[in-house]
Parts: sequence; structure tokens; C-alpha cells
Amino acid sequence: MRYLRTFELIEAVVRAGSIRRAAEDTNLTASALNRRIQAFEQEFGWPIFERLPRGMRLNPAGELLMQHIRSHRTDLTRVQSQVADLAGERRGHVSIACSQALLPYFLPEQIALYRSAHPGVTFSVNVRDRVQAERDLASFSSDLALVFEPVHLVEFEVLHALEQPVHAVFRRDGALARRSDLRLRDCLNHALALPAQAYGVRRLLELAATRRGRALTPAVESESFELIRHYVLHEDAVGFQIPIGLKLRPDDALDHRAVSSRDVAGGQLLLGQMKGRALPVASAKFAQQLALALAARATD
Amino acid sequence: MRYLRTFELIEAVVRAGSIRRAAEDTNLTASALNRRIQAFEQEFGWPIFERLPRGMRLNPAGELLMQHIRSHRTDLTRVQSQVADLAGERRGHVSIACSQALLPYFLPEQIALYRSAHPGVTFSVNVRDRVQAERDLASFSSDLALVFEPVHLVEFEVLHALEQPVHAVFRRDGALARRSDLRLRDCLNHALALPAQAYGVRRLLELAATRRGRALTPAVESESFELIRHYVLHEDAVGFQIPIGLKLRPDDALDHRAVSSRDVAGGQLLLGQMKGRALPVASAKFAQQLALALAARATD
DNA sequence: AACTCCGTTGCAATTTTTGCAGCGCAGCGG
DNA sequence: CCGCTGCGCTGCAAAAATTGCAACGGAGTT
Repeated sequence: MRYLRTFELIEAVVRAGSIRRAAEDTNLTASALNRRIQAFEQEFGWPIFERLPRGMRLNPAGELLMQHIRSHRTDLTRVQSQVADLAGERRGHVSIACSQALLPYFLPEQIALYRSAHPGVTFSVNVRDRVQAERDLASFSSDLALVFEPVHLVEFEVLHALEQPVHAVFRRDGALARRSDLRLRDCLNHALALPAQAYGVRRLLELAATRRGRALTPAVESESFELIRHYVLHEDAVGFQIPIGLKLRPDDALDHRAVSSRDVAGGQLLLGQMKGRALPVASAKFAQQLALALAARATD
Repeated sequence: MRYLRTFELIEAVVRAGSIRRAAEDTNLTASALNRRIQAFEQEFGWPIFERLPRGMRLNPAGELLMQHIRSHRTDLTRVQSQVADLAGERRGHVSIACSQALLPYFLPEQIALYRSAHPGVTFSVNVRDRVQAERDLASFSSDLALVFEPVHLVEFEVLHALEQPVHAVFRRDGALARRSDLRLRDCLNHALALPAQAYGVRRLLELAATRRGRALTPAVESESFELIRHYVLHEDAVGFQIPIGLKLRPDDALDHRAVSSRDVAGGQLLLGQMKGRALPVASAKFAQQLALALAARATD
């Protein structure tokens, strides 16, 4: 949008950290860019940048303004989305920050389902850990977040919650496969393939282990759930994940089962948005669909 | 603000109803204005005006956009106000929609008090009845509303409430002045000077009268409380008003006293803002001061 | 002390916006 | 039927704004 150009330029300067670098990104000369910034500060009434010998940085006034700019712009896209909806053609873009576990099955299915009804809607899916997801919402870079065991919950408005037990993942031909009620101590006798500390599953496991005075000493620790799943096949190890990211296929060499809730508490998978924000039409409708799908899983 | 020019122009067209008339108001030619509107619609993606043979009118998309524009602009002034506050100098503008009863004493005092501490803050006071006040808040043309017995209360966030009994106003040398506990039937024996139907005091009186099977037949009916107050002096009539708009001065020919609460229920004087809106610093601080002043009255 | 990278400014070139005049259209009144 | 009025819209030239170029001074770095 032409009339938002000044804001784009300001953002470019914030990102680049200096006018000269931002000028390259925006296909302008440093002088032109400089004058636009100055003109804006003049009209706004106060400087919004600190001038440092090495470049520019936002001052507190600028931070305040940036927050406003971001909210304004996403609000405008919401209006456009509403207008598109008004005109009958559902268009728009849904951006969602989610935990890794949603990537293999749940989200692809849901997105495909939504796009089959509304081909004009596009999606961007960003993998974020529990902390980053909330930061994404606050900075308006994601409309929705679907995360396991979020941390802060301030500014986070829960649209739907689903309890997910921690599942152990193991070889179908291993010793664990034969147990009917799976206890934590059974798992701890095997080599452990655990997610990194930042992840909710890991936190729940640590909690359970320390309560029993035992320490978790992973053989393999990774940020990739996919790696963990595959590693389990090589050594007769045990991995952990939530069931929404797992699927039972009879021909598969992998199997999984819930660790007894007596040992490891379940966690919450939360669908949420930034508190108080009015979502674009497409995002709101997609959130409804997700909530329905999650509710269906709860009754399974 | 230069970068908000397009929005100003759109608003001018909405107000004027045609490009040519709006062009005069904005010191532009119709052609220039026309092209800016077209350029905006191009960028926005949809037309926002209906072209009629007699001029232009907003279409539904335009209505949606206008709502956004208004909220955006008031939001920006809030940011500026916050920045001013950050810089130490409290500046800004407070716009308040209020009932007539606040005009003679309460608001002038409060505004003077606030301005003595913060001379940089300016005020606009708009007299609005109960319905219009809420409409003002919703259209962002007022930050605060201080009204007696508002109607809808949707979108209205109450910041402070004060119960106000209905007071009768009469000549100090009249018959009513001698009664200690003032009953409604005493008043009804006199000529009545009543506010118009739209006002809260009138509604409370009507309610009380019909409950007793009596009808209110005003000798004088007016939208001006000031006229009512002065009329009472000429005929030995009785007027009605809430005490916040009255003052006892010993040298005055007027007197007033609460009508017994057994007969006429008290009403609520409400200080409020639009639900969910973040007020500019000056408005928020002034609202705090008002709330305090109202609370002090409650304990009198 | 030489060097680099920064924001900033004067001036000319360029791009954008505007005003002017005129077009076609649709109601209105005779 | 006509002329009249007020409307949105467009081609073209004038006016205004934005931009690029070159250069300056300042502050860290080597």
C-alpha cells in the first residue's frame, strides 16, 4: 500500500539498524530515506530514533510507535479480509505458529481440508517453541498459535484446549511393545531419546523423574522429533512424544503407547490467539475448524 | 499528518456526499480528489464508494474501512499522548460527552483543577443525551462520557458509578421549602417544570408517577435545565434535577431538596469509555481524577 | 594518522500530484 | 422534445514533491 510506505521505511531502518543499509533494502538512496524519516519525526512531533555513531536505534517513543504501526497494519489486512468475505469470495492469509508435533499429520490434513473449501486462502506455518509462539502473537507475526504447554499465558487467549498424555515411542519388536500398562520405570531401563529442554514433553518427563528422585540421562537429545522417532529404530531406545504427532500404521516398525498417567502427567495442547485481537475472517474460521478437529480427538 | 491525507480526503467525501463538494472543503480540484479516491480503491482492492447520479456514498466495504480509519487515528493520537507523557510534558486533548447537569459546576471545576496541574492539556466538552453519548464513544469522537442513566450499556465500559437522587428545585419562599421530608405528591400539587422525555430525570419521574397511577402534566417542558431552574422563580413551580448540577448558596432565591427515595428511585451517574479502548494518557488521568471527585461526593 | 561507516545537506533531475478544460451521463423542468 | 444542472471521470500541461548525486563533518577503529 502506497500510503503505508513511510511505515515500511521506518521498519526497514529498524531491521537494518542504519539508514544506509536500509536504503539498499528499499531501493532508495540514503539521503531520500533519511529525509523521509526526518519528515515523519517532524510531523509526529518527536524523534523516534536514537542517532548512534554506528547507526540508528528506536528510542522508547519509537518502540511505542512501532507497536501501533504493527497492530494497525494487521488490522487493515483484517478489514480487507472482511471485505473479501463480504464480497462472497473468501480470501486471505492465515499464519500459524505451532509446535513441531503438529507438522507431520494434524496441520497438513487440516490445512488441506480448509483449502479444499476455500482455495483463495493461503497459509504460512511457522515452527515455534512455547516461548517464541507467544512472542509471535504479540508482534502480530502470527494470527494463531497451536502449542503444547505454553509458558506465560499473559496476552494469550485460549480458543481451545486438548489434554495430551505423553507417549513413549519404541520398536514394535522391542521389550516395551509387550507391556500393556506402560510405566515410567520400564522406559528408563532403555536408552532415552529425548527432546531438548525447551520442549513441553521434556519438561513433563523431568518433572516426573525428579519426583521419583531419578535423573534423566538421554542417550540422544535433539530438537527434532523426527530424528528421535527414527533413532529409536536403530538402537532399541525409547523416545517420547504427544500422540497428535504420531500415527499407528500396522506395517510400521514403530509403535507407541501412553506412559501411565500415574507416572507422567499429561500436558495441554492449546490453540490460542493474542488476547483481545479481532482476527481476519479466514483465520477465525480456520481456528473454528481446528477447535472442532481437536474436540473430535478428545472423544476418541 | 501528511501520510493520513488520503484518509482525511475519504472522510471529506463521506461528509460532503460528493467529490465536487468535498473538493471545495479540502482546497483541491475535483479531478485531483477523484484520482486519489480511485488510486486508493485500486490499492485497497475493492471500491469503497457507490457511484450515484447525485454523488458518492459509502458501500458496506467502505463502512468497514471507515470504522478502521477512525479507530486507527484515535489510536495514533493516543500513542502521541503516551510519548508526550514519556517526555515529561503532559500534553494532549480530552474530549468528553456529558449530560447537561455537569455543565454549571462539576465539570468546569474539575477541568480547571486538571489544567492547573497540566496546562498543556486541552478539553472539548460536548453536551449529549444518554443515547448520543454512547454513539459518540463508539465513533471515537469522545474519549469519555459522563451521563445520567445511560441506555444501552453495550460497548460502554463503566469507570465509575455514582447514585444520584432526584432533587426538586423550588423557590426558597415557596410552600415546599418548609417541608422536611419531601414527598412526590407534595410536588405534584405545584406547576411542574420538567426536562424533555429524553432525559433520565424525566424517565425516573414518569416511572414513579405511573406506579402511583398519576400522569405528569408539565406546565413547562424544556431541554434546558437552566431554563427550568430560572422558570421556577417566576411561577411558584417546581423543577427537577440531580444534585451534582445544583449548588446551595444562602443568598440564592432558589432551594432544592431530594425527593423522598420512597417515591422516586435514584439514578446512576456513570463515567465510562468505549469498551476495550486504550485511552490517551491525558484522558485516562482525567478519568481517574473524575472518579475520585465522584467518590468524594458519594461520602458527603 | 589514515580509514571506515555513519547521518546529514545543497542542488539538480525526476517522478508524482494537481489544476484546467472538456467529455458523457442522468435526472429535472418546461 | 429540449436545455439545464450537477455528477464522476480523463488528457494534458503546470506545479510540487520526492529522489539521486556529490560532498561534509563527526565518531569510532586500525
